[in-house]
Amino acid sequence: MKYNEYKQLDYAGLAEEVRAYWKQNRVFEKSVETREGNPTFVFYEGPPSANGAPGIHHVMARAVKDIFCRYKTLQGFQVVRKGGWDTHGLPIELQVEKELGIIKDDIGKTISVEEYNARCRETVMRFKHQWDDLTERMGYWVDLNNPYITFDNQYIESNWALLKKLYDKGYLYKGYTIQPYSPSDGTGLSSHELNQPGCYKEVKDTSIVAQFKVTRDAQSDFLFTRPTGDVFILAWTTTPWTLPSNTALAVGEKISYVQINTFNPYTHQPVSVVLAKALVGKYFSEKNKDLALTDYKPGDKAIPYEMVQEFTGRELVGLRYEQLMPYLQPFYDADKAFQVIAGDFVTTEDGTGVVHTSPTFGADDFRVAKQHGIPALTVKDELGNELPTVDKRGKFINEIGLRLQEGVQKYNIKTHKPLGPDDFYVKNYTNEDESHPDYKNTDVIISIILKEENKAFKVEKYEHTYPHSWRTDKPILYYPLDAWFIKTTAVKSRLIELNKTINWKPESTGSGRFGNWLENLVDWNLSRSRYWGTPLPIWRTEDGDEEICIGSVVELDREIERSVAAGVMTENPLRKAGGTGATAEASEKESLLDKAEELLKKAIGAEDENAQFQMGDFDYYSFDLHRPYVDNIVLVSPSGKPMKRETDLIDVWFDSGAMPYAQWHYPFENKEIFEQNFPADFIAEGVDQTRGWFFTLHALAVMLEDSVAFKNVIANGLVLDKNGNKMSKRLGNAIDPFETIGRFGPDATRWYMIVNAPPWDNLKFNIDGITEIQRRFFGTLQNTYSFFALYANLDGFTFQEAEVPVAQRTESDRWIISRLNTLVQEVAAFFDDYDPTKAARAIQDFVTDDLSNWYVRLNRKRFWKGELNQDKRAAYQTLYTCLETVAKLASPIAPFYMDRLFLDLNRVSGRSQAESIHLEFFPDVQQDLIDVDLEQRMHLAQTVSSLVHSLRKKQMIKVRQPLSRILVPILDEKTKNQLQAVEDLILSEVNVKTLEYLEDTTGILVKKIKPNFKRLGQVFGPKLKLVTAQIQQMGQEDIAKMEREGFFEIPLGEDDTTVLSREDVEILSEDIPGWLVASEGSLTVALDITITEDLKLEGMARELVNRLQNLRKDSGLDVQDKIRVFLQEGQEEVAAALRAYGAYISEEVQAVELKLVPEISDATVLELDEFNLPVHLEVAH
RNA sequence: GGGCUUGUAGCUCAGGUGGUUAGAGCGCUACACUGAUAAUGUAGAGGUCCGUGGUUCGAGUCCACGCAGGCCCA
Repeated sequence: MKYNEYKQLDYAGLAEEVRAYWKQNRVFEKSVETREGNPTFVFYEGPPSANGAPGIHHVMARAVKDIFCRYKTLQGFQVVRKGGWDTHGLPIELQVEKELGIIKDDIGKTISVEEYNARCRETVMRFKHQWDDLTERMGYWVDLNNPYITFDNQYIESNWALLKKLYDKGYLYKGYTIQPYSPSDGTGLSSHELNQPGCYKEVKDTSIVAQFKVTRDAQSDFLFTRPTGDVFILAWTTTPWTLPSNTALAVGEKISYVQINTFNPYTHQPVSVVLAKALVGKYFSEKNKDLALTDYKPGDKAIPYEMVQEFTGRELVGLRYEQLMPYLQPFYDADKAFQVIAGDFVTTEDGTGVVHTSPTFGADDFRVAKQHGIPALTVKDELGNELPTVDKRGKFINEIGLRLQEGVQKYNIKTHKPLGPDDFYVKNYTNEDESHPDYKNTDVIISIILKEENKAFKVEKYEHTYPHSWRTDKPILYYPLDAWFIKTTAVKSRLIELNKTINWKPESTGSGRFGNWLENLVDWNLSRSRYWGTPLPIWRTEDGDEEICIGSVVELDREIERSVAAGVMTENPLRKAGGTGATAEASEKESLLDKAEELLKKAIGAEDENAQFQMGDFDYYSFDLHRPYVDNIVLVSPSGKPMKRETDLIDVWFDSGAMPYAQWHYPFENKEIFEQNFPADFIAEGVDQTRGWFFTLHALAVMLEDSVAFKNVIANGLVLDKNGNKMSKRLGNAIDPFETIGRFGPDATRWYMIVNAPPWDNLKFNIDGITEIQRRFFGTLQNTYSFFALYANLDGFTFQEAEVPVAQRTESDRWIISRLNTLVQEVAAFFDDYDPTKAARAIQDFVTDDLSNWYVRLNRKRFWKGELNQDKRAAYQTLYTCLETVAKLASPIAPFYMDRLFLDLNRVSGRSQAESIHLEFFPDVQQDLIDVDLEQRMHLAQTVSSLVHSLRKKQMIKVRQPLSRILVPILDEKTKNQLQAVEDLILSEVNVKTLEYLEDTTGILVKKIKPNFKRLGQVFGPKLKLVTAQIQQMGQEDIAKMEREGFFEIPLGEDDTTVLSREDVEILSEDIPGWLVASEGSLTVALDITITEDLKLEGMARELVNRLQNLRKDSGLDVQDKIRVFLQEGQEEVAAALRAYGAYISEEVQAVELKLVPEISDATVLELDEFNLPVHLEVAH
């Protein structure tokens, strides 16, 4: 049996062949099966969405996942990899809407929800085959045959079970969140709708800088040192209608603020105001700076001011102030209201650097208020529901309207019509005639009242862009809308605590991005008002007094039965074939009628009359838990009232965060499997998932299991184009993964992506980089293999014999084996640390530098010369072991190529029973074979050789010309011993006869002395410069004295001295007078370049060998062919060389005859340096 | 605006705990070598280590403030 030899390797074709081999031999399946019973390594696949084509970045992300799963398999772990699909969500809905040319509003009107969802279901898997294809082509091993699918009824049922568990724990509640809302059409708007062209309009609104009166207490006392009048904090708003519901003021902690004494421009009363220092110029004119406060008379145009003090926002945090418009009081947490808090969104771009906060009408406001426990200003309706101060039509509630009406009367405000308490719309939603001379909108009325009451510091028109409804063109409001939340804040500290146990790669994503997110956690808003998603399983009575959270299909069935019995529903759709929208597969399935019959029998047979439907009794394909079917189900409350489902869908991130449970239809089935596969040992996704999947996995695991969901995580970066720009189809810089893999094969593509940058850095993807990897790494490795295969085949080396004991192998064999074991150790450590890049780099450096460029180069002759003796066998065995081990180490990253390499080797040797490298085991480190000294001295040999090469180069003496000796000055005994051990290697590598050591007793070495800065710096500190100068002044004699005596005294300053010890300096030899020297670090090499007559002849012999070898090759001779050689007489040099080295030449070129002849027919002319030589060469038979 | 992250040769990247002459590969130039040859060796050119301050005897490395790119969030 022969080792496969390849003329030219087609990497992409090779991968396809290996892929077919894997498929045929079920290698992936076996890689899991053969590990049955072993410890498991749990991996979770973050589900991709198949509604778009996969991109090159998916190759990157999936390569990372694949590498560690394969690595752990090699280590003997069983790694079950269940694939999955993310199938719900807005992107799919938007895509369908785009394709159908409809908008969300049309759903339920021009298209039924049923049709719409059917369309989504169909769209979502549109690119599945492309994904599957890429998965296989790139060699990502994941179980595609039994994936979890998030729209599956069983998956949804699992979600429901989890939701119910959260509900029962009190973690699921209905609250509100601030969203864009259009009173003119009575509906919320999505951010997508808000981004429609024309929605943002340029409008002029009334803006107010309001004065919030500071309450004097211990903390605020520093503001009352010398104020004139009351102390106020100035806060700016462009929505004065939100002022009655103000409950806090936000400042920036790091922003500088000032206190200024001045006069209110409307009431002319003395006031002392606080605002951001950077914005003083906006309200106070520089030219009034010098006016005296005492000179001010009410009505003066120029208002004097005086800066009292400056401080940071941090000092304001916690201050209390009086409610600006005390019309209503918060009915909970009232003691927390009306204080200054820190807000990270506060800027000094405009306004006063203080932001008026109204938790019911601003998203930021809502968030910071929540974080600081500030209450919102709301009222309770007759049912006890919390309502904001503005109703859903955009009008102030009666309580506020009455007070505004009072204000209008009290301050004699002229309006275009008499205003009742029900007339205060916050925007013009009633189409009032704005051109009426006395028309005043609510904002204006509020500003007049505030001016009168000495609460407004500045009122002006402000032009800005403001969003409007795309239907009615009326302004929208940011308004609290109902939503269901998961109370993640309840477990915040536990989330943070457990996060600290997760190994994040990179660490900063875990502690920084993710950690900060947890620190600023708000409750998880689950609600989505869409159609294609997991429905929220909560049914409620209209008054909200009674509700039920459904946790399973069985439970739903039971409740429907109750509802049917109560006459609320007429039939149970779950028990009717096709009742709730049977999917296509359903018709092919067993009819539920049969099922029902069976159940009936069961029920009759059962003793328990109340025998219930049980899990497993349902045909999950005969109904559909999606909208609209689930909305048609009306349940009945304990008190007999109908309960309708809350129409919300849940956030799709819940779907994916639930995958550890729902992928197994847990808790309904597979309890054991779930328990064995939770939590994950490892997951990997893009860093953009930090607040997505990483968070939802973590949150659900902590809330449901009080555990992490994953122990190790790689958050990988983006794949950018070669210029560092984001790839996009629009820009045309997107890379097609199929094309790339088709051209370069998956191995080089994967290797490039991994070796080039750590996964968590962004990758600048450059096709040229793959070419380079292919040439440099795969090409070199393949060359090495080819070299091995060529000679192993000639010699019939099959590695059947016993291994030559390592101790009996050559220095270079033992060296490469030592390096190999060091490599195994390093690679394992890097993989264990989830750092594939360092692993790949280590392997690559080993292959190109150590194995190919040093070991093989140095040992070529051993492979092609002579019989298959023990030395040759040792060489083959060594190289074989290196190749096989490298294949194993690299197989997680380049799975196809390495398997082929392994199989090509193993096919002949049969050393392994495994059908594939991926069924093999990761090599053990053989510590006893690692010889650090040996590695060091080989490094020394490489350095010396390099120095000699460089000297030859300078003298233009070719390597083929032998030289007589190298001289190395020896400064310490160890170096000498090290060098002696590798002497032969060096001499043959650089073609020199002897290596001599120059012990420094003669004094002919010129030495150099350098301070040991690290040591001296610690001792002398600031005086180091003096010491350095003194050391540099030391002459050859001083250095010799120091070496002799071990210390040296130097002057230090005026009349101080210090004694330097041998360790304080570094002494190296720099030059040998009269020799050609080169040095690197502390190593110096001198070369004797005298070419004697004999050396010259030997050089000539080598020249002849070289030319004849070339001729053999050019003539197309086989390596083992014997030849006869005839040379033209006439060159004395040639004749002399032949006399002296004829035997050597004959052996090298495998000549059975080599002689000079007077006449040559059929001659080829060899070109030598100084003459041409006609020769004739023929094969000897 | 906030959080995180990156910035070192034309390109891609290394540069524990500070130590004085900042490296590798590719690319470029020149030369050499040639039973691995679409390989290899040697040498050369190529650097305000993003900027500005600071700490220190000494900063690519530590600190502060910026600038530019990226991601996420507002």
